[in-house]
Amino acid sequence: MGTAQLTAVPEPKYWHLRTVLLRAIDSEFSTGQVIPNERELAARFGVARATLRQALDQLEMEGRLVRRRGIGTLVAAPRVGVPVSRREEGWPGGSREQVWQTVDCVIAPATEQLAKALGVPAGETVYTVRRVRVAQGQTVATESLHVPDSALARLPAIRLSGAAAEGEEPGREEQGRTVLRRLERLTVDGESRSVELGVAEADEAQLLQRPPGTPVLVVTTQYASGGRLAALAVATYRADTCRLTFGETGLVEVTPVAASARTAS
Amino acid sequence: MGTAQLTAVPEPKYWHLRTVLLRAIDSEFSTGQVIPNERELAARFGVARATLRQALDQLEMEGRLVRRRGIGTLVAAPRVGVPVSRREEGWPGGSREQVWQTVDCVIAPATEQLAKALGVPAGETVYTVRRVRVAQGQTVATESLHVPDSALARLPAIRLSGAAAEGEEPGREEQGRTVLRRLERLTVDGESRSVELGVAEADEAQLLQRPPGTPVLVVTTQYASGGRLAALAVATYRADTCRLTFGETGLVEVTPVAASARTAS
DNA sequence: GAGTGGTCTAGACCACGAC
DNA sequence: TCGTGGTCTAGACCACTCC
Repeated sequence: MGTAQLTAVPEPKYWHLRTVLLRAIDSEFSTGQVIPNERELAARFGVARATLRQALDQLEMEGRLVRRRGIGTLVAAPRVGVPVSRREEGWPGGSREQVWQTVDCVIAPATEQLAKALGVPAGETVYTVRRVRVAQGQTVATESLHVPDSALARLPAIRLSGAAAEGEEPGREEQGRTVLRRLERLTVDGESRSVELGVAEADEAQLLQRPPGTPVLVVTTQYASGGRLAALAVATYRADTCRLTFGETGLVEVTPVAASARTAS
Repeated sequence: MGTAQLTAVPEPKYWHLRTVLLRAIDSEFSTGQVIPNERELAARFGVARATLRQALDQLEMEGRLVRRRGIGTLVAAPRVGVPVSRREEGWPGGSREQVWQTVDCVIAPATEQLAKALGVPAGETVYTVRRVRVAQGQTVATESLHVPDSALARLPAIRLSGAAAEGEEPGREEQGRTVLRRLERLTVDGESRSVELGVAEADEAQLLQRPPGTPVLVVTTQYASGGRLAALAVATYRADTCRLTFGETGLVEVTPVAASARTAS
């Protein structure tokens, strides 16, 4: 990473800096390596630290850098591909591996907003199961799975096991698993999905081990059963480390594209 | 929007400001309305302008605010849902409406990176068609569709029309349309797709009418034909205004969820 | 020319991790 | 205790839009 002087260009300094830094980390650094600290880089390029940080912000958003307080700035590993399309990935009981882990469950009347999204009357009881998704030893997503009572009511009750069967007070995590077990019996005949950019709220940020305001990919999934909306899942994926993949079952899975393929065009 | 004083809280000022501003624009402002300017807001909340701007940055990334130089900061319209899943949306000739408009076409040997992504030998001729997607009168995406010569070679040649047939030099836009017409004849039997966060490079930014560094959703689609990769499309969607939707054909399309549904949980 | 957001500066202090 | 990134300040000037 040389001591490049910034030539007078019409583009902003921070953008030019980003380009220079990007070229440097591509050619002179490898995954996990720490790059020089912000004060040093700012001095080296002859800019204020705030300007340098603007460039680092971009590269961090692109998933090329990871900044750790007290440690330094590291070259990030390539984003991990996370399958979100196939039904088994999101629906309880479908996946062999344990990709989703139940964290919590709250039972509460639906707020006006939530009721509208679920297509049920406001105030109806809604089970909200909170789950986290772990990939390669790291939490990559959190999810709130909202299930209106009326959807569960169409299912036969199941036997409770363990502590709950013995009349003890079930934990919230245990309650969540019970709801999920009941959902396993529900046949899903359709799912509609959308993806948009958002920022992590306080609770999500904590679960994702990131500061509040971190960019996330918000995946909203509507599960339909018998022509009705049976459940609504809102999942937030870490945008810095995740690449969401939407495969079609039974099709050829071609080789993954390098993250930087688009700069090659 | 009152003159709220910031209480001493463990969370950063800019994050608290975001929450206060979000509540204000939800309750006191409507779409398209201008909110007070940055210097006034900073004074009103007793913070530096840079701190206030951090909060506005968040809200802009969430698609809640739009900032226009020389004009002011406006409350943004809700994000538009953009279908990206169905085959007809991306593949040439499939869609009745003209959602994609050809802009340019370059014919060049594949760079090492691009060749690797396409699964062809480096240096093979690759047609790259540049298109833009227009929704509701606004450019919401740009795309580079890369087609290796070997994929086109498996198709019968088609008659050229208009200027090209008369031996004149075809424009690059015309070349692009010719490639697209040939692609219409190719039967696609599979597509694999991924979505990740990126930033708009200079050329993309210009087409999207946004400054460089703007967050975009990068949709990479691999089209397979006869078990081979026939084309690679890299599309960048404006993250501020777009919500990508992935519908499954033949399924119930349930009501869209409000953009702020996740804050209701 | 007046007003807006966009960029940039040169500092300061804090929170966190390693030693 | 030291070095790191995270936050915040109080200014400055520029680019753009509108009148």
